[in-house]
Amino acid sequence: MSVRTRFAPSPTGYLHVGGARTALFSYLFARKHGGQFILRIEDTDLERSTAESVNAILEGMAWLGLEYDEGPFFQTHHFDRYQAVIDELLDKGLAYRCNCSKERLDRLRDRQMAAKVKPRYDGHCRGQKIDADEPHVVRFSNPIDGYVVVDDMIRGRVAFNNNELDDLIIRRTDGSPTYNLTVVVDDADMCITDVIRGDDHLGNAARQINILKAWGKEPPRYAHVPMILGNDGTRLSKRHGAVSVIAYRDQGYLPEALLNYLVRLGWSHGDAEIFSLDEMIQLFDINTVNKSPAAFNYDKLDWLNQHYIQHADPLRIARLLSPHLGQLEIDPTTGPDLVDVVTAQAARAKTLKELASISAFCYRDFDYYDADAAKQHLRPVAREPLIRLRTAFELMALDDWQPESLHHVITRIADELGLKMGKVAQPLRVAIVGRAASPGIDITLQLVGKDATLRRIDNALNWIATQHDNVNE
RNA sequence: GCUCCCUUCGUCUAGCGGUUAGGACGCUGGCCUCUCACGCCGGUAACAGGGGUUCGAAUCCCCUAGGGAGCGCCA
Repeated sequence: MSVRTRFAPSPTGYLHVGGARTALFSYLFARKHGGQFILRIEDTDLERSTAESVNAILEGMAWLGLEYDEGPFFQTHHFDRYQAVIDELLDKGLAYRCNCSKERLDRLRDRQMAAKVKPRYDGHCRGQKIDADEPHVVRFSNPIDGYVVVDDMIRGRVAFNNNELDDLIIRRTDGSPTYNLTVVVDDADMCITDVIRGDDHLGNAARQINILKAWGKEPPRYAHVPMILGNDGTRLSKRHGAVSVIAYRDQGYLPEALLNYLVRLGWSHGDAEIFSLDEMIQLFDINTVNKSPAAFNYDKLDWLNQHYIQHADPLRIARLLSPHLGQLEIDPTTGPDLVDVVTAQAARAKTLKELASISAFCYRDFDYYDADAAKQHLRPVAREPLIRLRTAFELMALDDWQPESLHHVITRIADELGLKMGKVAQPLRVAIVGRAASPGIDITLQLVGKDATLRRIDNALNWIATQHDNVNE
């Protein structure tokens, strides 16, 4: 039977990084084994499920490039099927009706807690004849002795004593089916061979195996992956920063960087750090995923993102960068070709957002000088070189406004003044960029263009004048 | 409280009875250099603790400690 995996999120929020990782693992496993990857939306909680969440999940999957072969399927479309299975279990005596009151259940629970035993349903209604017309829930008759073994691809063999598991509700009073039932039915109906999910479901695997066996179905293989922790070692949550994958996109992360980061959380292949999606498919092995939870580390994600920004096709980065410039109210058509900007700046930014920020000077005059840079480089001694540069630049033909000739002009003036390159280039850089950091000065000048260069040199000279005229320096 | 799971540098990890405990991020020293960044070279830093088993234990067993998950008419 060919491999079939699924990602089954509940649409009660965005796609978070933990979910994205289990989706990635499921995707890789299916692709590696020539199988199918299925997306199933578990929307049986009518109260909390929203269409917005469904869209957010779909958007996240699409952005990451985790293409599914089937779906999205919605569990709310399968209610008839669930009811039929519940009725079947009822008919075969594998499930029973229960009309225990909330009060009785609460009392039972309190008594069990007081007696220091695990709270669980006591099977009170087993074997009782409860009329289908009176309010009731349906419970699965869990085996009362023996044990269930979850033969997990990550955790190994984990045994649960059946007396730890109780008779779980599979149909609510309102007639709706519950999670463990719907999962079991869909996994069986969709011929899912391998269930890869968060390890908070390990206990559910035991329950689901029991239902599956009672129903006469072969349980799938399981792999329960450890959760992702925040940088402080506690469960990853909103207070740790972005948890929604779309938030990563909006902050300027590349999907391949996030994916690469996520696959290395709990898994490794020798000393390799960089994996393309194809390499992941080829090398990923669910059996070698670590059992222990991993902490999310933004520094490493940043490093990977910078790596990918630097090595990706500049044309693609340019397209992805455009909206980030838009965020800064910059229209990229008003300045140099974005591809040239990307080529010059790619190694200098950890995110597209940062790339946009450090490239804004190519498109518009900055509002103020970096204080330290101006203090160090825009001093009266810079007047002479700046004036000479301005004069030389003004004489240049537009066709000559190229890195090579610009470089010659700067070195010539440095020579004439008997100054080191840095004494000329740095004041110029601060004058036209506003900061002491930018690509090579010749490239920087080319990107900024002749008009803006002359204008900003004038501005810088004025600035020096206003700062220092009153001071006898 | 009960059940289950986890524990190697700050972080992600390699290791699967004999290693100077390796790599990566971060931090840091240097080189390159017109700045920043990239790149390159070097450094810092770990087997949670205690018992066993063994000639020998990060590796196997037990206990303790710490952490996590589950115990819903949520998924």
